[in-house]
Amino acid sequence: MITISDIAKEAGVSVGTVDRVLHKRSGVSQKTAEKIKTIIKKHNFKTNKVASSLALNKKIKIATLIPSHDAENTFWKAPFLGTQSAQENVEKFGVTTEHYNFDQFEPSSFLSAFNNLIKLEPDGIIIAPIFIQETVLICQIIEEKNIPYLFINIDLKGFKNISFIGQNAFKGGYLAGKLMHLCLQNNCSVLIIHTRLNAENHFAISERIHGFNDYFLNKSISINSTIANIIDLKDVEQLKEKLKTILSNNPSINGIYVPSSRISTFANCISTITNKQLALIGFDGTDQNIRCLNEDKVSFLISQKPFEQGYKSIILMSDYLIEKKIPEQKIYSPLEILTKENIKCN
Amino acid sequence: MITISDIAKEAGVSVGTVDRVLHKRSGVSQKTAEKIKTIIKKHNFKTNKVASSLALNKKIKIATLIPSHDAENTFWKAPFLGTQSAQENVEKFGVTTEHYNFDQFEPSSFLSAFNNLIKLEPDGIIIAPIFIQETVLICQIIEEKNIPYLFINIDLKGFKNISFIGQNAFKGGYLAGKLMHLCLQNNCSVLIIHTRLNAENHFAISERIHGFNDYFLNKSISINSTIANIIDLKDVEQLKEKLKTILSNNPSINGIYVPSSRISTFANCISTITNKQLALIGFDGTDQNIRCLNEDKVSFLISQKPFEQGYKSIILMSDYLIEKKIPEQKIYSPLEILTKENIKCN
DNA sequence: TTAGCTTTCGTGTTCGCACACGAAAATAAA
DNA sequence: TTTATTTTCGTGTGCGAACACGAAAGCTAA
Repeated sequence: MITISDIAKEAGVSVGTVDRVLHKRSGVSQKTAEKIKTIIKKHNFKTNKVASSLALNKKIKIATLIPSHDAENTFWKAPFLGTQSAQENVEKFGVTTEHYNFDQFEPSSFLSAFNNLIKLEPDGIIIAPIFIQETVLICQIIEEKNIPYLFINIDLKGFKNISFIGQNAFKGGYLAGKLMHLCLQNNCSVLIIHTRLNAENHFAISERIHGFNDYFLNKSISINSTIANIIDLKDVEQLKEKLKTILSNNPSINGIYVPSSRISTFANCISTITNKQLALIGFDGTDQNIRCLNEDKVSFLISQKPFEQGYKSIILMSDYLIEKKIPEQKIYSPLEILTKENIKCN
Repeated sequence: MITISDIAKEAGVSVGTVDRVLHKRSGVSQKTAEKIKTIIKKHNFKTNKVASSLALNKKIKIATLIPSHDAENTFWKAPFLGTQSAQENVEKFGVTTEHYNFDQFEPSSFLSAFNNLIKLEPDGIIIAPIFIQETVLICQIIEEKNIPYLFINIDLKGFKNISFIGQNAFKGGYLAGKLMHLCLQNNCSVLIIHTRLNAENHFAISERIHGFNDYFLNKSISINSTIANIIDLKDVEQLKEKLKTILSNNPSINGIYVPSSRISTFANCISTITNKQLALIGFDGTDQNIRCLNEDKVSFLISQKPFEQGYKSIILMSDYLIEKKIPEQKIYSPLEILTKENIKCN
């Protein structure tokens, strides 16, 4: 492997001069700079990252601002684990991460977590922008401080985030449509349950409904759909009553589509109130959802590889901070189809 | 971040002594060794990988022995690209890779590629053990030389490979059964096409057929299956004739299952000889297969993330060689379901 | 021609670790 | 006690790159 001093020797200069050219610093005459550049190109020389990061000896701090997870809301566990795993890979290069969590139903917790975060003076921030207005506020502060930030999982428009990592919600819905069609063939009567847990998540969820309907429109397949808005998911008994009413009022329903990550909540209710074989399709491979797949309560889940989202976010940010590598504007996670027969391997 | 010299200072010794303890080298009295060990534990000290790899400055050579790919046989392209991508990540640590390819239908090319490979004196080898007998031969030589090796994609038993990376063929077949059932509902009449390209690949393919049948057995679903052995895939016209004959002799057939990566070959024939809507299910997301998905000639593909297989094989091997990290015996790739609606995102 | 200034470049030190070499201390043999 | 031998440990150098510092060369103006 060729080194800086090899280049220097060949150019008849010292390592310092080569170094100046490599870092585009001033103090090198045009002539020698050109000479060195051609030699670098000729050998396709690249600086040794290991030595470089050792010499720089710089500490980079990346902060994450994502929702906390608990027994009930498990979705954000996987992205968190992903960031941790990535952390282990980049700590060699002097990158440390700090995690700031907030309650995904409480905008004020988002702000207070951010206030703690910003005290750390991080070099880069990874944000799950659950709340639009609050995100506007904090991004103003972040931009003033010239700190790069990227969005994970939720794709808010009109921001100067260096990248977005997450799923294409419309396509996810479209795929859900296909799977539902496959399950029910040409006799689709679907209940779509809109769990508007917080208003800002609305965009992704309505995109998933859009995509779902678009599939049937596109294929000219007739579908009978009923939309239910259910906000309170905590009171199980009440939930059962609601579902029972809906199902008895609409006896033709043979499929349920939940365009959020909470299908398990409904699946567990359904199994106690009817014996009818319903096709249930939802999103995200949370532990509860996977359990429902295993128990045949849910037919398909569409997952977005949340672990990888967390992992990539750290890698992208540290590449950006260390090597100034500009990431792609949007990085879409795959639409992973989960069903009982393939979950154990995924 | 705490360093060796911090530890040394606290223990009242020199860095050399700490270094000896870290590397379990002799020449340290029991007493001081214990003292140093407790201090290391107390601070949860770990050596800085970057500095370490810089100081070691050792060159590790990993060789791969996998089939070549061409316009017709594209499966092995993805694992190859995976190894290349991984190479970029580990070259910082002085790891270089060399690729040796062979003709997957020609055992002798496997041996001659190996003969070239072994001259390199690699520190680790990644093998796609397509040919059993020849693999026995070369692994004897490799083991004599005490070089670690791992198998990719094909899980041969009775070897001392440090790991296997690939798919669980039986489960893949089982999943294919479910998908076929989903497509055809309770009226399954399936043509299973056995493309015995080489005898040794037989195991994985028969496992896939096993798994497929097992699904229907397990669910007590009746299925009418016809098995065809087709060896020559080059003569398209002849192929069409064969298929035409089979289909007209078995007019009930409404699905075709190809437990190899060559479903596109059949899909392209089928579309020219019948207008009947058939459900085609196969394996592996090669370019040709993906094209068939896009053109609605194939319903589902089950992929095994071949890129990741290649990627992981290099990472595992270099972790093993650098850090002596013992990998898991078997690393199963996920059973990825590909269909028209999710390929663009995957 | 020389002092003063700018441009251009080389040297030396640092990052944290690995390891060779040799010195000091401890022990054994005389 | 002295010498020989082993055990135990400290020092110095190098890995490749980054950068501060200062030296040499080139230039301008008196």
